[in-house]
Amino acid sequence: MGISGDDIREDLSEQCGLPMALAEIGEKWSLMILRAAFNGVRHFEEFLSEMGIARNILASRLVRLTDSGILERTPCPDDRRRVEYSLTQKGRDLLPAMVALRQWGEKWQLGVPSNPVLVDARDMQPVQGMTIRSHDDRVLHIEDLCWIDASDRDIANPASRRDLEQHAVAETVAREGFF
Amino acid sequence: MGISGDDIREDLSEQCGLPMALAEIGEKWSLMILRAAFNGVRHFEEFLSEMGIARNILASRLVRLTDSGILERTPCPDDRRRVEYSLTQKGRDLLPAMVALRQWGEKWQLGVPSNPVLVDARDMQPVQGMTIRSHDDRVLHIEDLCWIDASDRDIANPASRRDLEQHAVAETVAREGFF
DNA sequence: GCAATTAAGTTGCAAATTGCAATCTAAAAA
DNA sequence: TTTTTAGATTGCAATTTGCAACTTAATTGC
Repeated sequence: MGISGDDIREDLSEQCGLPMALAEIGEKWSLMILRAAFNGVRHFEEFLSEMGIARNILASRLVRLTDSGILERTPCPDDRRRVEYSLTQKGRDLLPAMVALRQWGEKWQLGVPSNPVLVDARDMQPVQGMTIRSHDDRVLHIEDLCWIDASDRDIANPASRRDLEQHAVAETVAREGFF
Repeated sequence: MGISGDDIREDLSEQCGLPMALAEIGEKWSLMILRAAFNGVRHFEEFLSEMGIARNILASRLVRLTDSGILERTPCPDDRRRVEYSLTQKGRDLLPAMVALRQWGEKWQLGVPSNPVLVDARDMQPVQGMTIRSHDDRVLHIEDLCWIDASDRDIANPASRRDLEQHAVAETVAREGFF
């Protein structure tokens, strides 16, 4: 009647940020709406004309995105018909993921850099390709990575560095997996 | 009868890697399948039991992902019933985007780091949060960024640094947008 | 003040996508 | 030679998406 062992295991396996993220922004149009929001689009009719989305779908997505705190809905004080949708910090925090996706699309589908080009405002040079970095700032490639269990880290944490390494290596051998 | 001016404008506005990327991996389950592939899942029945996906949907997604060169389909030589699906370089290249999404989910939904933890194999320390970097490796935040038109860059490129900056600043003022 | 317009939705219904259960084919195991 | 396994395909139900018309409230033009 309650939660079975399998259910708990299922829940734990979903203790990963990726499925969580997809649950909030994985529907059709959600990321395109956020892209428009990053582009300074703020109003319903403006989203509607900039992208090829249907009215009812846009309305439902805007509700979902504001409900999950990614967009903020503010009625305009000067014109009370209008509503302003703007990115919250949670929404703005999606920029690295969106830039990484865009760069992937540029590299593998477009073949050339997208237009406009994302540049550093200080010197107008294009930003780097998104990379995974170590704590001491080295660029890590897929073969430099491995995954260890959080509880193993917790156990090993106050212990000596040798212990930690032994532990982690054993764990690494055990799972070739990732997320 | 041919392509109208509006069609061309439409096409140019879609000259962005993000819509392109979403066209290939934006459907429901696609990123979850790739996550499983990163986890070492290779076979049909294995995908089926690891995730809660329906057989026909899995079959159709595997076709789409192999057609777009993200997965590779190899019949096993030893057991000719079995088929191995593995990530191509194009597929492995999605890792930064997926890690960025996962970190966003950890920060804003989960509240704690996901398990297992992604670490540098050299010292077993967790990787950094994904950031956007300048060409000279500074971490850039949203307010440090701007977008300039590729053709403007091309024109300004062989010219002096002062020209480039003037040009770019003018462009920046013109558009507050991003992608 | 009153008709026309605008902004942001809502509603009804058609089309496409997803999900489930049963079936199919070829190959391997018992 | 029956049974099992792996990778699908098929038919049908449920959900999601898309389109067009309608609604409501506020603003503008006259």
